[in-house]
Amino acid sequence: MDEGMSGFCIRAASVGGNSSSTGTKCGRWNPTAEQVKLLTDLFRSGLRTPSTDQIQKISTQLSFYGKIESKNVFYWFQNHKARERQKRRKVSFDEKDIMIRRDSAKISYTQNFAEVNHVSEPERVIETLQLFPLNSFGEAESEKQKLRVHANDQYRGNTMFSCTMGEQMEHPPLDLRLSFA
Amino acid sequence: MDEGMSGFCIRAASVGGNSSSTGTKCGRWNPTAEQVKLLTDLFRSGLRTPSTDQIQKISTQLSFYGKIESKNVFYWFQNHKARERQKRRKVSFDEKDIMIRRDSAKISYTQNFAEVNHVSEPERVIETLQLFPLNSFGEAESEKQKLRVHANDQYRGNTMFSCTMGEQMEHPPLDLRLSFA
DNA sequence: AGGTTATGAATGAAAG
DNA sequence: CTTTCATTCATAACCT
Repeated sequence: MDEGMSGFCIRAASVGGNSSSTGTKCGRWNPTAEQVKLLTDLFRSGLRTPSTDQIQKISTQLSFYGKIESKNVFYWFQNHKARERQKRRKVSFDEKDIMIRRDSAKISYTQNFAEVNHVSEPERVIETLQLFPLNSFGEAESEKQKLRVHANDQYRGNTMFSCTMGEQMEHPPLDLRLSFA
Repeated sequence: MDEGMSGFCIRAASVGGNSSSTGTKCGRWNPTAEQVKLLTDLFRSGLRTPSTDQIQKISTQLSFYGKIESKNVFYWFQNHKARERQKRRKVSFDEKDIMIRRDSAKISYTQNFAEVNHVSEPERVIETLQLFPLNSFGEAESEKQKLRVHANDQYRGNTMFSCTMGEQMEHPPLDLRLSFA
């Protein structure tokens, strides 16, 4: 019934007067060239997952160039690292694919040429890339129910949470009654 | 899934057919709006670490709205809890940053101010749980153990990253020295 | 303008 | 519990 909105955003308003660099419209962080350069340099220096303290310091420094929050720094590294990895993975995938097609008899998936990463960065962090197992495919049903949720139920009290969905009562209310000794 | 940081988005999911936006074939759980609402309500009510029994009940209830497994519920609470905390942490950092920024005219963020770490006590939200009939929330116990000081913030390593901007040196170089005991 | 790309943000899943 | 990884969503910036 309320399918109308596919995705809307609420912004923390009062962002007027931003103009960090080129008169951005607020909404989401848009790094300046200087900020990107600094972040990239740090990344190239080997920084991958800065600690909270480091994020804080970086954020503080970058705030000199424009509005920025520590979460932006956090996300930036997260994304940059992930995307580099992703890129590399794709490349190696292609190469392996080709190789497999080449000699489709021996199947020696050695990626001795793994350093063929022309990923626009002579970085120095070794990212071990994995070979994908070719034997376990139809595994969709197995449902590896590990669920180590019962890590610490000890005194798990007799709490009762209940919750209803308000308007649309198309189902019984959710009652979570726990039995107690 | 609300409380965006600077701008958050709410994605509406289909009530009847799930398959929100991109993929019905996705390998990972994609909660519907109703499922999220229920989970959020429970969270808001103070539920943090549901027991196995609770997880089971919640999962069963939520399955009314779409495919779901127990582990999804488990993970949801784990993630939601962790991220609320993480977010709070980052925000407080930013606020601190702003305060410092205001106070100092020239600002030379040496890593000294990192010691200003009595960031109040942002944790622990619920105290309104008491309006529930029973007071021995399994969670209340867990919360108590959280009173311990965040002693494990970052002992990641004593690496030192530094970076300068090259041409325009209008700011102190960025030195990220981690405090070593 | 409308499609495409780059990337900020979010989050499910899992590892540690 | 904390931290990291992967995948996806959303949108500013960029084409054509």
